[in-house]
Parts: sequence; structure tokens; C-alpha cells
Amino acid sequence: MGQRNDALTAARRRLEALQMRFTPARRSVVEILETSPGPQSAADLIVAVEGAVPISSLYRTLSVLEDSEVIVRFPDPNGVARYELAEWLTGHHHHMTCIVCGATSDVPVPKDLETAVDNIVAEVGRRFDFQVAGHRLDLQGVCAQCR
Amino acid sequence: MGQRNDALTAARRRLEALQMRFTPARRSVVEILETSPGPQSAADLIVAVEGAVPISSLYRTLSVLEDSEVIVRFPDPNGVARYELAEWLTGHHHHMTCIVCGATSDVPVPKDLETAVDNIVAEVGRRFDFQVAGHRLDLQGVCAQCR
DNA sequence: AGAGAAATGAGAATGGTTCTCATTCGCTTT
DNA sequence: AAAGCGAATGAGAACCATTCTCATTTCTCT
Repeated sequence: MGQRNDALTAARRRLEALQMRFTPARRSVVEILETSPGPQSAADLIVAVEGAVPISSLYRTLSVLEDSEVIVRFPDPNGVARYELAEWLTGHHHHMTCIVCGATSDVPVPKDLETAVDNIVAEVGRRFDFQVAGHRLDLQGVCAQCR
Repeated sequence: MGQRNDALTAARRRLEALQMRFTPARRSVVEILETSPGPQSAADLIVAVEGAVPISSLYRTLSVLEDSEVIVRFPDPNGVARYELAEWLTGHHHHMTCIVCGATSDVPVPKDLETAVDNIVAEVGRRFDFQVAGHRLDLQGVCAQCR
């Protein structure tokens, strides 16, 4: 199965299904996120689009994509928002943040380990009477480059 | 072992070791965090101290306590900073955030499960050449009250 | 070509957090 | 007890990321 344009196509379909337009700005953001090694901030994206999208429009683009569940937003360790493609487009994964350089990158946790995480999470939910809908696991440490 | 004032005493000692004063504002914050069921925001703390500490002082107090590693700060799902006692004072734990009411509470993951998490985290670090220093596991779901 | 809905761009406004600076506090030394 | 002095405080300004407003522009469908 071809993967190069899957996210782009899926995003277009999703937006069209909601009768929204797949405009150049929306397309650019999806394209950039598709090829990024980790979640990007609004500031990162402004740089990536080379200023072609004004800030106010970029934020609006991001919130449209978030509302349509093409991307997800979450705060990085400093509280600034970072965005990445939703998991139905990229698969489930976690993050590791280098405490030296600050970079956050994706970690596609191997299936065997992810299964173990799922079991733990489910068990915790059971023990604490909490109906678990999802989880986030973030590793903090030092990346290979910074060593 | 008495636990009621352990955090307070430990915090005092830590600050004094750094030749800083254990002032009323600093004491209040530690006290409040010690008795809170989960991480608190600056706004929460202002309410908890009943306005006795002005905002600018509260933030300064928080950063002093953070710098001296008595508390830790991290962003909640909306990006606003939340604070809790450092793990050397409370023990390792995780969080669960209710996607209905937004409350975040502590989850003292049972030792057996935590061991499993540790193993997974270590294994991921090994596989991805990442020197793991710590981890955060956040559950999202619906709490008992909201069901 | 024209109408109407959707999207855009510029800038103002907001909210959380940090900074500045003059004042006050609390030890320590007389 | 008073002076000296660094630490801490309080008020408000400043900052920065993000959101909002609104007039203008662009699509899409006739």
C-alpha cells in the first residue's frame, strides 16, 4: 500500500466529508506534520511554511484540523502547544523528550511492549474505578546526539 | 513513622540547606500541595491561600520551590502549569485526567504494575538508544463521579 | 457573471506567566 | 536594642502564546 500521500488523502477526505475545503494552508500543515520526526509547535510551523501563512491563519488552520481530528494538540514540557497527525493516521506512539536539547521525538513503541502498557493501563483503570479512554507515555532522558 | 509534617520539615531543611528562608508563603504552598489530591494550578493555589499571597509573589514562591526541587511543575492538558510535591517527598506516581470534568488526580501505581512500566521504559530506551532518566504516564478517561 | 458560504489576513484583545523596582523583613553583628 | 544587609515581598508593567474580530477575498455552484 502506498504511504506517501495517505495522510494527505485521508485529511482531504475527512475535510470534504465535513464540507470543508482542503485549502493550501491546511494541506501544507498536514504535509509538514507528515514528514516531521516529532510534534511541531506553531512557531515551528510558521518557519516550515516560510511565512507563507500568517500567524492568525495558521492558528485557525490548526484548530480546524484539530476539530476535524486530523491532528492532535498537546502541550510540550514548557506548556507550549505542539501538534502532530492524529493516531488514526500515524498509528499509536509515544514521545521521548531530551532534557539536554529539548527535542521531542516520536517513539513507535514495539507491539509487544505496547501490549504490556495496555494491560497495565487497563489494570490501573480497574483498580481505581476509572474508565480509561487513552494514555500518554513520555520518556525523559538524554538522546543519542546529546551524549 | 510520622508522616503529617514530613514534607513540611523536609522542605524547610532543603531551603535552609540552600540558605533560603522558609517563609509563610513558601510554607503555605507546601502545606496545600501536601494535602491536595492532585496537582494544583497557580489559580487553584491563589484560592487555597485565600488571596493571602499576591499573584506575583505566588509565582515567585513557586519558582523558588521548583528551583530547590521541593515541587515540580508540568503543564496540564490545556497547557497551564500545575504543581505538585517532588517525588522524593511523595513517592513516584502517575496521573489520570477526566475528560469530562477536567480534574487531574494522582494515581499511586501499584508496585507490581510500576515494575512492569519500568521494565518497558528501560527496554524502549535500550531499543532506541535513549538514556532514560524518568517517565510520565497519563491516563485519560472518565472518573467515577462523572459516570 | 453573480450570489452566498467559507476562508483569509491584519490587528486588537486575552490570559497565563515573568520581570522590574522600590519597599519591607529578618537575620547577624555590634 | 540599633544598624547593616542580603533576602523576600507587592504592585504593576511587560511578555508571549494564543484567540478573537471584522472587513476583505476566494471558492463553488448556479
